Amino acid sequence: MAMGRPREFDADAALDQAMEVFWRHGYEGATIAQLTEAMGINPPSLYAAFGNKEGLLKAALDRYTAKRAAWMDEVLSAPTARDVAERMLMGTADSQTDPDNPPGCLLVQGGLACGTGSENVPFELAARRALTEDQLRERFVRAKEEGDLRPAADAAALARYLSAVSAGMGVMASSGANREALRQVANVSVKVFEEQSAK
Amino acid sequence: MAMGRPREFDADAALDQAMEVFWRHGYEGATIAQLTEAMGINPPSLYAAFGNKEGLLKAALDRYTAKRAAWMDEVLSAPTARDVAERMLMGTADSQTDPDNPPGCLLVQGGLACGTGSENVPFELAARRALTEDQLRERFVRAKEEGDLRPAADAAALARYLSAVSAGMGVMASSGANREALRQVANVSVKVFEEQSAK
DNA sequence: CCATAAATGTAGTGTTCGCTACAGATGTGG
DNA sequence: CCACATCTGTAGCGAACACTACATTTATGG
Repeated sequence: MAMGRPREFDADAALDQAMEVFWRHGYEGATIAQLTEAMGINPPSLYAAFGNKEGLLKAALDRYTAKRAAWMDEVLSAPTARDVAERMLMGTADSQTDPDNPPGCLLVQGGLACGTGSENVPFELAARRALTEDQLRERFVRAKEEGDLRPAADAAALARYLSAVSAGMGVMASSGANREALRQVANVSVKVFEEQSAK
Repeated sequence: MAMGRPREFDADAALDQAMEVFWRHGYEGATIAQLTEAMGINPPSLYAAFGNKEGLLKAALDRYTAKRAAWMDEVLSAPTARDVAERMLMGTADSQTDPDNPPGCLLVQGGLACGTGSENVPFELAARRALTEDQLRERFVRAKEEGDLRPAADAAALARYLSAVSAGMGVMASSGANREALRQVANVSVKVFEEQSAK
């Protein structure tokens, strides 16, 4: 059977542009007009490819997390829990103040509270934040097994703590905190892991 | 001269209702229709009293911080820096999961990234978060003078750290984290201050 | 008791929102 | 080369948005 006219735009390149608009303005603050202009396409192409505005957000979130996956592997491969925390928070400080991206974290400022009809946008972001927290928890469980973290350490609590600190850094970065300020927070936060290490 | 017809609604009670709508839906997610219904007034009364939507937000933020002032005094009056941190974070965990309020913190989920035309809403929230951080920093400077924190401690960094953790807890709470989870984070976070205390 | 001043309720305003109908263009399968 | 399936651009849909004109009501000052 016939296959139809092929798409003229690069979906991944368009998603990168959409991601940046959502990142800078949040889900509700981003308009279809801004998104289509940034993506270089017209509304019908957007809706044909992604369904609707929320579908576009999900696709952009997928791409956001996919791009971070390699970095996250790097983080988790650090030899000790303390080094995992340091890589995680220092990397977060740097990426959230990277001039090539909007400041902060898309998974935080994308939309913590939304209006009627967009209720699952916050859930969508939260679910993806939770994935990182899960990875950290599993890594800290392993650190206990390896005798790196002391037996009394609470892997889940430490993962939650790291997740909270990086989210908090995202809040600060979104309102203009510079890299030095975020690194200060990262340095202070890491100290917790020195106390939790087996001596 | 004549004084005009007096206002029929209680501005503070109306602000409490508006605050909750902004808290739950964010600045952009909250509609004038929702706000006026919650406040029990009609649009002209809202605009006569507060100017516009952003003016209403500012008034609601003023009331939000005013309500927290007494609690903040309580926090700052703790005898040591460690106790300040503990009261601050435990209180934050409790208030952000208080069933009488929407979950999380208005100063975080009110609007980290907004659309064109509302650019100063994030600044407005950030400025008020910074006030708390300033209070904490001054308190930690005092703690150093009192010999409670060791001389090498960085008061500004510790204040920023606490500010980041509480913002991060707000992010978690906004997506449904329960009180126990937040208290776990608070407990872990406080450990930093034990290391920073003069022995 | 009258003139003035301000708040109220009704009923809208113009604009922008997310989204789509439709016609034409561009490819594939037979 | 034709039938078909899908994408593209133009143009615009109904709905919801923040906000307001206006007549009315309710107070105060003289």
